[in-house]
Amino acid sequence: MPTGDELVEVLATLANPHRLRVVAALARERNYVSRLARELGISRALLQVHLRKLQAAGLVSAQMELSEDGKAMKFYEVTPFSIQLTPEAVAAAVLTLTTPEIVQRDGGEESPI
Amino acid sequence: MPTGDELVEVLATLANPHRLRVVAALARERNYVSRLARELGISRALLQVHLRKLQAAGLVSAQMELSEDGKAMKFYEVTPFSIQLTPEAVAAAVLTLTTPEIVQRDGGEESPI
DNA sequence: GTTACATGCTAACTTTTCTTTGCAGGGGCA
DNA sequence: TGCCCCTGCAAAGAAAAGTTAGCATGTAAC
Repeated sequence: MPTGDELVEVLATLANPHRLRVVAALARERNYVSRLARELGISRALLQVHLRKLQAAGLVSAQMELSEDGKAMKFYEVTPFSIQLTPEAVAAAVLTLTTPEIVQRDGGEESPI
Repeated sequence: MPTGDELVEVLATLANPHRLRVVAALARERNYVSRLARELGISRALLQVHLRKLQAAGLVSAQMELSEDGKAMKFYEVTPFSIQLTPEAVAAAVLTLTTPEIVQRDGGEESPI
């Protein structure tokens, strides 16, 4: 189970139509950047940004490979993941959130600025 | 199961520490706005914005109630939800995504602007 | 050499989201 | 009446995210 911060990152990463489509496409088959961009109908630059974010969240992985004709190609594939979203799971994740401002309360006093 | 757009909305809504805490707090007990704001250590105005977003995503519900001393209080509570996040689920959700750009047109009406 | 296809990066702009600040009304109670 | 607690909303500024455009590199083929 992911920590609170990791959960936020994963959710933020998946909360985007482009990245959702990337995950869906890579779930069907691994692919390299240029081809994936053509299939999705978006620019390569844009796709690369989204791929970087997906990789940062641990949702996809990449490896460089050389094609038969010697071209360097970067193949991406999905990292298997399974996250159950329920109010209880959220409550559990919140406990591991690193938040500069709020801590546990029980005294009922007001919070300092 | 939510549509692709609904999934994006739910994920975007939950991808925020404040809202995650709100869900966690309401999962423990229903609460009214002012008290919840005090417990979370955030301003009422900020909390209201997040509550509105949570409600728009269908994650919480609200009902106005009158306290014993006649004050109007808005109680919020979590809507039970359960979303399984896997590459396959994402692939399924993508099929129902409405995309402004890839929309199929047949030349019936003209588009404004 | 030129064309085609692969990679990468970043600066700059646009858009969206987040947060604060300020104002509004209503009720209870000393 | 003045004070405290409850609600609500919107403008405006600050911060983050999304997107485009441009340039640079390398290999293969004509």
